[in-house]
Amino acid sequence: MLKLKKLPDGCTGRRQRNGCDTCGARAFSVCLSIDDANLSRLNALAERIALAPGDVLIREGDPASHVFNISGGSVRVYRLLSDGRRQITGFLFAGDFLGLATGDRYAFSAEAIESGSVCRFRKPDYRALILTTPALEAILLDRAHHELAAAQAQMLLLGRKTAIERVATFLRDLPGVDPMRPLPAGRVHLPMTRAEMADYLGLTIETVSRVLTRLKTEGVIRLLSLNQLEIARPKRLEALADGEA
Amino acid sequence: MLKLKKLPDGCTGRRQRNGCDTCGARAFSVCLSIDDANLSRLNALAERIALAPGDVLIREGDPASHVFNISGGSVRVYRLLSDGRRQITGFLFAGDFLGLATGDRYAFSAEAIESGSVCRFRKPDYRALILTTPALEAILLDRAHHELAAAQAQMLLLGRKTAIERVATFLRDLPGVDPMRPLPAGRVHLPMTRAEMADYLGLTIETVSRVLTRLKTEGVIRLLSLNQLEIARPKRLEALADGEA
DNA sequence: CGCAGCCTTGACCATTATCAACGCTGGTGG
DNA sequence: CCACCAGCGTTGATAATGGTCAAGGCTGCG
Repeated sequence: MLKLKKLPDGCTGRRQRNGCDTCGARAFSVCLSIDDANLSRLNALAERIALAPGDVLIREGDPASHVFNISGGSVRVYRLLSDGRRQITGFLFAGDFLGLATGDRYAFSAEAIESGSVCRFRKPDYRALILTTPALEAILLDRAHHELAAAQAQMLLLGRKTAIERVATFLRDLPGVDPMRPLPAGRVHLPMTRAEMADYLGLTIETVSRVLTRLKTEGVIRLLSLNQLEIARPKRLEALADGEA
Repeated sequence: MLKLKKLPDGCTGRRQRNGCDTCGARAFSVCLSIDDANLSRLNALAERIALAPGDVLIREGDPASHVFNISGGSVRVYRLLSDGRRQITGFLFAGDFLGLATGDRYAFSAEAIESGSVCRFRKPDYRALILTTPALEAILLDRAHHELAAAQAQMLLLGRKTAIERVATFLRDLPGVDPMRPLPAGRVHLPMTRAEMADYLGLTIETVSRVLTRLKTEGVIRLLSLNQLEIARPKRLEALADGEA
């Protein structure tokens, strides 16, 4: 089943706090109704694929043959330099699209972090569909613009924020990005490893680890386990994220 | 007159090498023909505005009342932290759009670098237009995806490249971004100051200056004036940009 | 129980930022 | 016409943030 999240105005793409009604998540970001006929036509073309951790969805440089929509789980999207340095450009969750750009080669790689599943469409099917479904195109345009805003926010982080500010921003923005995993307020789930956080934030593993320890020591967060933490002082975290401390 | 550049497949947005036929620039990135009726309807709604250096087009947080299309000159787009740290997220040139994101507030600021001009549309006019012009929507979606790819490349630069690699990448990608300013091959025009280069590359003015001096000393570039330089060893620049040296 | 993989912590180092001085250049006014 | 000034750029000395290298600890799985 294809899922479409409608982004609230002023939100920065995959950063929205809430999920999708029919995805089993919470209010305010509701499934957008393209009409049922089109939706079922769309789903008829979809190939459902289960994902195990580490599964490759897209490899940079491969022919751009498919478009994906994440149904569940989490995915890392990244670019590499020739010597292996990696920049993770985003984490994707249920409802997110992947591989929409034109161009005959993918410009990035994408791999599953957790087990989950995706809908896959062949590019020609996708193109045909979009030509006959202006509503879908409008949704995608809207989403693309929100992703662009999120990308700009990430550039600000990478270009101008300190290590603490980066980690604080990350922890502040992470709650609620996964509509499939509703958590109690202040609770954050980290499906990714420290290495992935580091490659997303433009830091090293060691720096991420040190900053988390420091945030814990200062009572801003509580580490419940490696992949689960609690925000003890949200105001303080917010201030740190915006460089106001 | 509104200008629309068609992006070549596989190109990363505003990085394309060539301009627009009717913009007075070179081949391969040609003006896309949405039909004449729509184009003139579009132009009828446009307000033409002349720009002087430093003129503010958009201020972060202001109501998002307009959409812009650059006719000529260059524009810097940036985000600020509360203490004044600035990240320039992009430079825009003739043909580029500005302010397309939905949301009732702008999430970034934009100012003219050089004198030039823009077409300005009121948001409701733009929305109405797009509803009745699927071709335009398709173009914008395509452009948005290319900008997204460019944004990912910039994240790789900001998160993982060294100072030299950043400057080399910048100099490699800059030729040809301005369709209104065709230059001899290997010649690069820098409309922006060192401070703007620094804020785009996530560096300081001093580091940019030092790196340029070093590239000059090593014979990779020649500085013709503060705003004009020549790439003496393009292969070497390319290698530096991709971190292969 | 033991091992592998991930995480944390510590000591040290390097890249780049910061602070400061000086130089160039273009515009203005004496 | 020349001198001065403001703004921008360069260069140098020093400092600090975050990276690198290394050792040890935890945890979950076989």
